[in-house]
Amino acid sequence: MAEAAGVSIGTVSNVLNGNRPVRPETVAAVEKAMSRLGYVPNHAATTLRKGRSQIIGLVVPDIANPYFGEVAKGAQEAAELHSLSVIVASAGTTANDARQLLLLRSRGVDGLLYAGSEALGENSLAEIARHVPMVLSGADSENLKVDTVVAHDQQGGAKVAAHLAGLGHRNVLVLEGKVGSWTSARRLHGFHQAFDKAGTRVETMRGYFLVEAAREALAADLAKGKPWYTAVFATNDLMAVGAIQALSAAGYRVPEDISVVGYDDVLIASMLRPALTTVVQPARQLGKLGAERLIARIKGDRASGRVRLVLDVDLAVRASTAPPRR
Amino acid sequence: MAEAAGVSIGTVSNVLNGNRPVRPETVAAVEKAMSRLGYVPNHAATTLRKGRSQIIGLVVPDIANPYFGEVAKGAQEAAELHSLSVIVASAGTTANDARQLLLLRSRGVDGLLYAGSEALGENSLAEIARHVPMVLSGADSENLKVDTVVAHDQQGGAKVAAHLAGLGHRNVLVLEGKVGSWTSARRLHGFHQAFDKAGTRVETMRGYFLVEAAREALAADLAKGKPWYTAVFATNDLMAVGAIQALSAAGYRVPEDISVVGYDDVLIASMLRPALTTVVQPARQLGKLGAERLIARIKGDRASGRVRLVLDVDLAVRASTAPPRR
DNA sequence: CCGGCGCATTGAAACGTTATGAGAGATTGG
DNA sequence: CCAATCTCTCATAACGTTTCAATGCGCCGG
Repeated sequence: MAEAAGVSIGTVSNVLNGNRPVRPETVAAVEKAMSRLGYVPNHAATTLRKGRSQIIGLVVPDIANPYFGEVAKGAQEAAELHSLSVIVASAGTTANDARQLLLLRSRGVDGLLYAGSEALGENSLAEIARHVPMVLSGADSENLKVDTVVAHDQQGGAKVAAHLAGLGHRNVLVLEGKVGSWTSARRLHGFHQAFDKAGTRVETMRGYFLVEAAREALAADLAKGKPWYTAVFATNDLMAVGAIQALSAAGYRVPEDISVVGYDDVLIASMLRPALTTVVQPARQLGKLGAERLIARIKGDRASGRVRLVLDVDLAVRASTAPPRR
Repeated sequence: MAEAAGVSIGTVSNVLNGNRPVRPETVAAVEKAMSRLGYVPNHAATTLRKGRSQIIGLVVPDIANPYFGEVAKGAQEAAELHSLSVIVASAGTTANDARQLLLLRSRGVDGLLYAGSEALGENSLAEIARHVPMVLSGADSENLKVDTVVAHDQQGGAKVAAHLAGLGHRNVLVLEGKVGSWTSARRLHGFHQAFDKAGTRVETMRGYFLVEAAREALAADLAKGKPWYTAVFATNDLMAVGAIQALSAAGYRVPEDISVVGYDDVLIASMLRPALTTVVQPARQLGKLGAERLIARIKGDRASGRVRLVLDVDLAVRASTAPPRR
């Protein structure tokens, strides 16, 4: 290509990168040749030479899940500002997470953003983090010495508690998602801390994290007789949907008879009738801030110790909650 | 790294690629050294040398949109089978599409999968397709000489028509999405072809493609008096949601009084009460088959002419449709 | 008129891999 | 026992950039 413009390849490089001054006429000649030939620099060669690929890898459990779509979008927004590209790897299964991370590493990414499950062995993560900058987005780890961006799950639980208590509820049924998930454990911990006091009653049903299972579990419970609770708190929106369906089917009105609160604020939450009161997960922010942290590390911030960013969450109060019946 | 194993770098290459036979003991030694050092091959160097990056680029308008999340997932599934990675570029705006495509090209992708808007100028696409294999997924183009994988929109419209006609409906209100979109035009064309006959009445309201706008437009219409139609066909699910909300608010029951049909089968469709009858878009298949076509092209299928794959769509009959009131 | 200086450009080395011709032993057939 | 063959390994040239020392050239001050 260089020859087409009548200059040396080094000069072309200077035109492209501006590392050395180039005479305006020369610049013009080079640019003309470039556009004439439809030339684009070979990224692989640049990467090889510079040792940086300008690509960051993002590992998510499932890119088809809207939540992770948001995370990916946030990460991309941040990356774009620094002219980086994002390779998204959708793991599928947890076991696959490690493989995907490794694959990305061999692809020569400059850094890794991990938004996967907390269940992945910390050893594998640590091993990889030794070789390439890594940041956790949405996941969390006590032991891993890695920057982390997470939502304030406890706060979310606490806000739900405050809202329900403020409306006058004292008896709440909790539907807990995936058992063993630290995330939902933190949410519940926050809830209990803020809600439990003399004269209140809270009980938890565990293990239901999709619409159908939650619907059937609650329906079974309702079949036993008049419920003791005036509100249901589901640790994710899908379970809340199931709960509303079960309650309606059993003849209870939401929110007049029983209030329902969800968690996540997935797209559907605001479209339901009644629109769902729920905690807004800052998914896009999680991705964006995670990527920014990662980029800071890549750009050589070895100074600061482990950074742990905790994002505040908000409660979107909609139509599915109301004061309890007297 | 090679030295650590006591062999030449060429031998390491042979161990990795199996291009030449290597003595078992040598293989063992190399592998031992590799794992001891945590060595991974430098992808950039491989790409530079081989001239193939093992990466395909996917351009979508918005990765946070669940539909495109599905497309991305399908593409990844296909890519993984051939040990390719996918870089997902989320354009944001149509104007950005071309820029993203260019960016990906300079990243040295082996091929491009374009799932973007049909509105992007065909010239820019053609220009890029001249340099790197490209396939259209979900988009379509009459003039562009490029492989294409699309859903059979006409068929979808026709299936809706057949379903409603079969139930006995003869008067249908259509809510048309984004005006000027070829996609919704094809859907409507299919609908009319199959539905229109003596004694039927179909009218179209245009320009509403989100929940709120559809809800308000329909509410305004209902306020005028008893509706002349017994069914509403929305060319996407979000408008269908809005329609159901407007109908309920106005005191009409779905489906007893008025039936509603959507299009797309987004996640929410099955969670609504009543669950929405809608056309299932094979989003994941679109991504998967598009990627497969692209990979075939990359692997050197220059033989066949332009391939155009049209995927059948299905109607998911749920609870939002019923025979009209007599 | 000449030495020195600054500017624009060049040439060559290096990045880590793959492909390939050639070499070193070991094995076989005559 | 030697030549031919086979098996494995090595050394080296690319791939397309960036980097940097070196070069050429015009211009200034002395």
